This record gives sequence, C-alpha cells and structure tokens, in this order.
Amino acid sequence: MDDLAATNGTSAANDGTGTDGGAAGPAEARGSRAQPKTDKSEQTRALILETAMRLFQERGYEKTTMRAIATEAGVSVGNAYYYFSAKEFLIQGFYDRMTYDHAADARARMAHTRDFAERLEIALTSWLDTAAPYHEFAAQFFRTAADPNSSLSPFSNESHPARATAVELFREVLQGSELAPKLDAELVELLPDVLWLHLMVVVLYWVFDRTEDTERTREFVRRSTPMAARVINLSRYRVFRPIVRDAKGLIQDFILPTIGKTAVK
Amino acid sequence: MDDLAATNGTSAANDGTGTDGGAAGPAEARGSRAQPKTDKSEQTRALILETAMRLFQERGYEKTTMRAIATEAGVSVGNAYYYFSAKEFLIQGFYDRMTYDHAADARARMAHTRDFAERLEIALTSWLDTAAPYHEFAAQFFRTAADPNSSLSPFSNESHPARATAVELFREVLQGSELAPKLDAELVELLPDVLWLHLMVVVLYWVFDRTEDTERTREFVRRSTPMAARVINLSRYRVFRPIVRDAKGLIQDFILPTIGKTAVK
DNA sequence: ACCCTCACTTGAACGCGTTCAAGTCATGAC
DNA sequence: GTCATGACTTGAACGCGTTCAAGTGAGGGT
Repeated sequence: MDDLAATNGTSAANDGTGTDGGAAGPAEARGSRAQPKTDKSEQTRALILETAMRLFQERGYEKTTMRAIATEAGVSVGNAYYYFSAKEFLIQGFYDRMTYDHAADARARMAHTRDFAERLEIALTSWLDTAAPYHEFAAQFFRTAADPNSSLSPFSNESHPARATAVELFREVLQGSELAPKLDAELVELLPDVLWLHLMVVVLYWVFDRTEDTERTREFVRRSTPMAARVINLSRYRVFRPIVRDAKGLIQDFILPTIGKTAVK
Repeated sequence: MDDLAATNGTSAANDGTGTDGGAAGPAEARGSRAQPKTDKSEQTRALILETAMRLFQERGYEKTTMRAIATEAGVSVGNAYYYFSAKEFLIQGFYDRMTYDHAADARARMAHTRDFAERLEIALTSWLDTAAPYHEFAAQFFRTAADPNSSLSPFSNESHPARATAVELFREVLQGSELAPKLDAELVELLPDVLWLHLMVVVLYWVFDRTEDTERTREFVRRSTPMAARVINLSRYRVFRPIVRDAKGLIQDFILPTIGKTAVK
C-alpha cells in the first residue's frame, strides 16, 4: 500500500531532458535533478514522496504544507525542494502510480470478455475504483493539471509517460474485443486516443461529482459506453463514410497533434 | 475600453443569496458583501476591479499582487479584501464582462445569415476574437475555473449568470437558423446547452493553443462546426431515432443536472 | 450637542510556497 | 594523510495571499 518507491519504474522518465514545450515562458525547472547519484539520494527522495502522499490523503493537498512534509519526513524544507522543485511535482509520482495501478486492474478485470462495450465499461469503472480513495484531494490536483503551463497537464507536455500507459490500455481494450477486426484499420489506429479522451471526460465529470461513492459518474459510464460502442459500430456502414471521414480528419489534424503525436498521414 | 463599471449590470447577481452548492465544505465567503450601501462604496469597488483588470492585462494574473492592485488603486490591501474576498473573485468581473461583450458581438455578426453552421461558426469565432487580448492571462484564469470548489467554475456554482447569458446566445444561434423549425422540439430545447459545451471544448482547446493568433483553434472551429451541423441535421432521419434517444437521455440525465438545471421530464 | 451604529478603511501580522548562501560529508586523486 | 570535488543538506529569509483587531467618520436618534 505504501511502497511508493515502486513508482520509480514509471516516473524515471520525467526529468529535464526534452526541450521546453514551446515559447512557454521563463525556463521552468523540471521535477528534479537529472540522475540520482547515490543510493541515499534515492532513498531520501522516496521518503519525501511517500510522506507527501500520505499527508495528502490525510489532510488534502492544500492543507499539507511543505514544512509539514519535511518535518514528518525528518528532513529540511530546502531538502524537499532539492528533490521536487515545486509542490506540484510531488503529485506526479502519485499520478504515475495511479495510472499504472489502473492499467493493471483493468487488464485483469476485462480479460474474461471480448465484448467491446463491456471491456470499455470495465476499463472506465476500474479507473473510478482505483481513484476512489483520492476523490477529495483529486479536485485540487485537477486544478493543477488544467494549467497549460504545468508539466502535470495531461494535454500539453508531450513526454508524459503516464498518458502513453493509459492510451496503450485503451488500445488493448479495443484490440481484445470482437469489434477490432471488423473496423477500418486507420480507425483502429485512431480510436485508442479517442477512448483516452473519453476517460478524460469521465475524469472531468468525476471531479465535479459530489454524489455518494460518485454514483452519478458510475451511472454515466454505464450509460455512455454502450452508446460509444454503438456509434463506433455504426461507422462500419457505408452511409456514414462522409461523417466518419470528417471525424477522422478532425482527430488527426486537431487532437493527435495537441497531445503530442504527429499525424499518421 | 476601461469602463468596467458597466459590468455591474451583469455581475450584480453574484452575491451571497443562494444556498451553497451542496456539501461543498467549510462555508466559503462569497465575492463580496450582499448590497452596496453607499455610492462611494460602489465607486471604490469599481476602482479596485478596474485597476486589477488593467494590471492583469499588463503583467498577467500571478505576477499581479494584491499589494500592487491596492497601491495602484490608492487603497489598502485590507480594503481590496473587503470588496473581493479573494484574488480570484477579481476575475469574475472580467469573466462576466467578456461574456456580455461576446454575446453582443456574436449577435451583430450572425444577423445576416440563417445558415446554422455559419451562425454557429460566427458565434464561436466571435468568442475567440473577444477573448484574444487575454489569451496569455486566461491560462491562469482557466486553472482557477477548473477547480470544482471555486465559485468561478463554469460547471458547478449553479447561479452563474454568465453561463445563462452564453446559453441564451446559443439558443438564438439555433432559433435564428433555418434548422430549428425542422427539428424535434425537445431536441431544440436541449441543444443550446450542448452548443455551450461545444464552446467549452473550444475554450479548452484555445487555452492550450500556442499557435500564432490561435490559428489552430480557429481552424478547429471552421472544421468542427459544419460537422456539428451535419450531425444535428442527420438526427431528423428515422434511422437515428434510437441513437438520438440515447443521446437525449444522456444529456438530460447527466449533463443538464450537473450544470444546474432540472431535467425537462 | 451628544453619542450610537455600522459601513467602510487601515496596515501589521500570519502562514504559506519558494529561494539561496552557507554549510556537511563521502569519494577519489595525489 | 590531505585535499579538492560535488552531491547532498540546512534553515533563515523573501514575497505572496489572506486575516483581523483597531480604527474612522457620516447619518440619525435623543
């Protein structure tokens, strides 16, 4: 439950290698230094992250102060900043880990069926289950993620490994279904990203959902997935060629580039 | 250009009358006191807002400090907080005004045509034009708006007059078009909110758009509006009954309630 | 004339995220 | 051994958003 160091396998790629995402502004520091040089270094980093995550869950994001994290972890404030150049970078570890857990859980739960709608519903519901413990604090998190200048944003910041993991999951949702072979290959190529966007919509809905156990979001998933499946299924018929072509063009030209993929041409 | 006091007509309704939007949390103070009692009061309030807007445009949101606003306006920091209980409430005036300007501009520009796709495109493009001067600082603004706990969020906070204004504009986009009479009355009732959501998507896209003059977003609007028109037009045909029914159900049950409307039944 | 009320105003002070000059300490070169 | 290097660590200090106890002063009741 609290071996957050395990996240490192996923989050190791978030360091300051890439050029900045455009004319963003003043050169922002990345999450941490380039490479850990010591074992102790990595331990300290993990300790701080672990402590932060625990406090975030206990008190919420804003109410957890950097001083409290440092004190609780037994280090100085400056030290916390040595490893995480800002408070929001502490979230990244959390985010990476949740993405990984979600993918694993969803894979296990959808293995038994090849029905596309069901697989999609499982994948989304699995996300809601994985994220449930963090619902309250996720609101604050989301606020940060919505900032285009933040490296936490799932949209900008091309080299976000967590998004790649999530998109890959949706590729499997589709590929493992009975629907995939029936579809136009180009569409199969595009759909995983669209399904990831579907998840983003669900996440948006979830963040604003104040019902018990986010029941409304769950119902939204149950209702919207069969519909999505039906729309995708309909795309096979000749009558819809023009509109499907439009949709594909829209995705290729406007959505994929924004989330850091070059058009498939 | 700077008669921000004119905003009052729109923003006067944002005061603490309504009950809080649910089990939100600790009783948050609203933007300001209930009713201005003095002329001088209203003048001071307007002066502070005006100054803040000017500085936001000059320096950006985060770089404009409350101390700077107060100093520049010739009042004390505490006084600024007397009128605006937090920095983010200063944005509300800005937001209300932009919504109002946009609606006026869009109405004027779409008056000459009854073609639905064209009217929709004009409405959206008009928003981009109205918002253009604030593109940089809007990113910071958006970050705040994405917080479900913030009264600035366009989604939660039912009594947001700006959203009502915007939805009303889209009602006119539809009603003034040749398409409206041909559509199912129930659908005509639902569409304005959906079109407003379309605008929200465009806004999201715009916030992340780093191209010159947000050209990519403009192209997105040009490409997505005819498609939206086509989809809506197709909904008239019998074949799509089931899917249209699903869509209507989804909207009525999950979207309208979230943005503070009770289902049409 | 007195004073009470209350809308309005003040600025010092608080707690926060963040920075930075000044350390500490293990490692390897000589 | 000793000394330089540089990764790692420290905590006081800075600037910010925000709060609050303490005013100020115009209007009205007596």
